[in-house]
Amino acid sequence: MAGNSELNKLVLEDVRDFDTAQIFESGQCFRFVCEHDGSYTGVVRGCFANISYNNEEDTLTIWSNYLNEGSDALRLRFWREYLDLDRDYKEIKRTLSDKDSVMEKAILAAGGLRVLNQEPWETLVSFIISQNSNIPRIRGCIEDMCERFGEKIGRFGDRELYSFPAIAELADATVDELDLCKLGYRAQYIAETARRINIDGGVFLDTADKATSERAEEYLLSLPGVGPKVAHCVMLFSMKKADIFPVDVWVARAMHQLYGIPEDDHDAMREYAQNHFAPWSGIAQMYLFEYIRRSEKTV
DNA sequence: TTCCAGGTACCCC
DNA sequence: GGGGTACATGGA
Repeated sequence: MAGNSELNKLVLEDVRDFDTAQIFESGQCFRFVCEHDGSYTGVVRGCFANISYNNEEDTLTIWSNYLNEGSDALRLRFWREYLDLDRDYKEIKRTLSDKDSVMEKAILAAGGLRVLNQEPWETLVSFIISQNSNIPRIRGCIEDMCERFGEKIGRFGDRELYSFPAIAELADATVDELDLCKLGYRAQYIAETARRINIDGGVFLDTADKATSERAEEYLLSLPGVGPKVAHCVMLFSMKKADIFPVDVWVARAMHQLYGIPEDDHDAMREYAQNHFAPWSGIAQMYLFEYIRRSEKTV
């Protein structure tokens, strides 16, 4: 993207197994949008960035604002962490490809996927919104919510960028105010969950990557509007639980059609996958999700 | 018009 | 504890 003197530029070398479109359109995050040049712009922990990948030179270029003050070394660490660059996907893909031919094909189709390390609070609210909805509408609701309840943090091109609302902002909002974002029946889930989490300021959420999966799951399931699917997505996408296998309608379709597991038996699907693809079943789930969606689009 | 979308809560047996 | 059903909204 064109240089902007207020922005900081980082260039990361030797980045492989990386595809911006696959990563940001995978449905794991909802706030990155594609620019005309194929780069992606979004907001992470109150910091906005434009990210582009050059697959001939294996370089990643990140233009970001200065909200997270600090040295280039700190910014580097911040983005490497978020983009999961310190995980060896080549090795993971090799391991998973050896499991069966379905997974091998899925990885060939979507080998540039990575699990982002997102902020738990944002991920939780996003996936409560996601239930019984579709990705374009989820994006719209979240963007609307950020404009109404977040803070304006800058501008990139002709795009105004807003932070994701703080816990207290949503905890203080009424259901009617939240419903302005067209959340439908999910508005009261968000309101109640926000109030519940605001009690400890989100301390548990932010330390859940250190907690066991059992403890994290138990906590998440205690929140209104959070069932197994939402809990598992939050664990995988924001709590470093790479072995968790969320089952949604798409993954269920894949597990039924490609692995022959009964259509409605989500528990059996999860159990099979978490054994068969261990310890990377969560990452396997992302390949499958992308693979089945893509195959149905091109039919 | 009807169906479906990264499901969950609630009621009933 | 398993099995149905309502729930808001918008796009196909």
